[in-house]
Amino acid sequence: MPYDPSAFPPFAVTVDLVVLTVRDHALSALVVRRGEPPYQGRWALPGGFVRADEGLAEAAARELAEETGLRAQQPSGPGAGLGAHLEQLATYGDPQRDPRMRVVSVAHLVLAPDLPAPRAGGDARSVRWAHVGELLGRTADSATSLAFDHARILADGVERARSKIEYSSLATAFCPPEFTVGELRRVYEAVWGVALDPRNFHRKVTGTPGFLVPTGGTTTRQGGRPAQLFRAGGATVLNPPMLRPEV
Amino acid sequence: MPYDPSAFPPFAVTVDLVVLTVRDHALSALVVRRGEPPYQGRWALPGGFVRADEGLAEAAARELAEETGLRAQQPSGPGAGLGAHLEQLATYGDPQRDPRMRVVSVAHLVLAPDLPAPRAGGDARSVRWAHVGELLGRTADSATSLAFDHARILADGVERARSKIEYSSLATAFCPPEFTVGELRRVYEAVWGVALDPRNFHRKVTGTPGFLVPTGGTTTRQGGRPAQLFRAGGATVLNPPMLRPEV
DNA sequence: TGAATAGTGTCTTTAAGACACTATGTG
DNA sequence: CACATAGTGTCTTAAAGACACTATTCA
Repeated sequence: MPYDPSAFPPFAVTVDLVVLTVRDHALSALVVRRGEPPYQGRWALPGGFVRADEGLAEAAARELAEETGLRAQQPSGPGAGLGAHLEQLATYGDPQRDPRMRVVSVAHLVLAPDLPAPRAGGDARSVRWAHVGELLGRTADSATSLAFDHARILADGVERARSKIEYSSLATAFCPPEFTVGELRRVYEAVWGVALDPRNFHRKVTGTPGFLVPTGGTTTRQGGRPAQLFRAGGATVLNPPMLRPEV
Repeated sequence: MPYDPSAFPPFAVTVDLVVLTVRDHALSALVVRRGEPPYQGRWALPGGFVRADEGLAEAAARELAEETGLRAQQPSGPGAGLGAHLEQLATYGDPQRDPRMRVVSVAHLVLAPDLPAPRAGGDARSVRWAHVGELLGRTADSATSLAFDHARILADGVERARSKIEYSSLATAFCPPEFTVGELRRVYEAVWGVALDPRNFHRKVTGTPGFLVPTGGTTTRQGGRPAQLFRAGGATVLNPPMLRPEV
């Protein structure tokens, strides 16, 4: 088959977003309610068409800003500052995944600190945080199960987040700029759904060079003895990794 | 923005393949010579358009068969048997990545045992194995540097393979159906570009339950004392992982 | 005072790193 | 024979698991 650019089947290309955060001790994802068919009234992942002149990560960052006001912090992006972690997740292109036409969706994963209530976009769709446990529960009732193949995409995003905080410092992306060791531990516990030993966890994270940098401040917002505040250090890779306990 | 399926910019969607194998102690990739502009005469990754009615993995498996005759062995595919490991790698969609039009390419990673000489496809393009070290070398001369953004895609695929053999049993995908511990060790050494202690390696792989299953046979094809033959066991995850030595 | 969280230290256990040594084939 | 590769064992070291114990706040 010669490479003939004039004879290709046209596809629609979209980005879908798995936006994760930790709210009240549970891993949660951002979902929007669909206002029109198909799957009208069902919850779905935020997303939209990639424009003709923008890159994939660019489209994902734009959609993220439209839905949440968050500024994406791409690994290599120049705009350093506050914002959420954004990375490509995977691409979904089953011919039947959208009943209307052939759509290939490039899913992206966003890890964000706990935010104020999500703001509805300009199109006034309703938006909310939902615990991933509910969204991925076995009961496939239409009140909670996601539209299209979004349950699969969400599951892949959750699994990516769970495995990536093992060997990277990405768990800090779920934390505010300054946080305590205990707050970071509660992130791991929420994402993995396990309880961790506070003492061994403290030894591990404070003993890993470049992971945490003390800011000098303390806080008592968790109650109990005042805890040191840290910010994320320069290290991105955790070696040896944080071990996820067996279930 | 309402979700209007009639107003989307059309994209071409392709699959590109990073096909890796270990040949004469070096990690090698399959490349094809381009017969037409742009980048005429340059080497590129194999790939092609996704058809209107096929899925992404399906398209990748079809292209792989066309280029090499290999049957893909997808993680969840029903067609168990001999074949190469196939998984999605990442998607590349920079607006400028193809000078002719807007192309989004879903790259796939294939890990294959050392094969007989690749067969040219029906279109008689020339095909060869090249050491990834040469393809990714710093010298950007057009004799070796790849067309389009394929050097970046190849680098991402190599990095995926290097990290994935740490915590999975995927290194066996580079081996024939029956292999020795020494042959498996040479796979790790070629992919990582390091030397491993044969004795500690032997202890590690034979001590990991489900990684290797002895077949009872022995071989002397590597010279020296006859070595036991193994095949890949059912385990897919290595816990604890195989540790990649620091450089 | 009691409850909660923060932080340090100690002992045990797992598994990797660095070897010595033996086994069994080929030229 | 020399030499190559295969395979086992031993000692040391790094780091996780399982705790005990102290520190500092608030109600």
